Amino acid sequence: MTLPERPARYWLMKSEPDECSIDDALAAPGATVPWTGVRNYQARNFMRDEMRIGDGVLFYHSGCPEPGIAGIARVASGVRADPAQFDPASHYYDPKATPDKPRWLLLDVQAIRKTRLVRLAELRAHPALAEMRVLQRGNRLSITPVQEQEWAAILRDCLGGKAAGQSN
DNA sequence: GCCAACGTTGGC
DNA sequence: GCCAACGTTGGC
Repeated sequence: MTLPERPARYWLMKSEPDECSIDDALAAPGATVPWTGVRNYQARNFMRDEMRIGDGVLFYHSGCPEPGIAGIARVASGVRADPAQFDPASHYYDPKATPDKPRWLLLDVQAIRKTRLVRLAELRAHPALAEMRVLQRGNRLSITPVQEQEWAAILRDCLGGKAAGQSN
């Protein structure tokens, strides 16, 4: 018996390009990277409870001179423990986490293609994106849901309407 | 470097 | 459970 089907959902995932840029992801084996370092419960819960293999991902560069959407990707695995939480040398070490009781999870993200940089100002100026979660005041979540119509508007109006989000 | 905004921690 | 203090995020 397989998991129940559901329509694909869409997400925006922030990455600091100094740590993992869209180019880094595309250069990885299988263009796939483990999304390490999520240390926020709400974002973790999205990965654990709502994200499914095949969901579309807007690959967003943050904490850099030109923040914005830099590529398209897809969710490529379910969750597992993020090994960085157990590594005292890691920036993402969490002394309260143990292999028996991991706190933090990751999943694999597969880059599909690099896009032109769709800058934050451009996203903010688009009427169809007025309610986009990542653009809301004070938002700091590194993973946010994207509505289907927002995804469609970005692909159509910002990325030239080429098909994306499918690996075949 | 600044600062707004939010999440987490921990004393009570 | 409250809430002040502190830490982090992330754009600018």
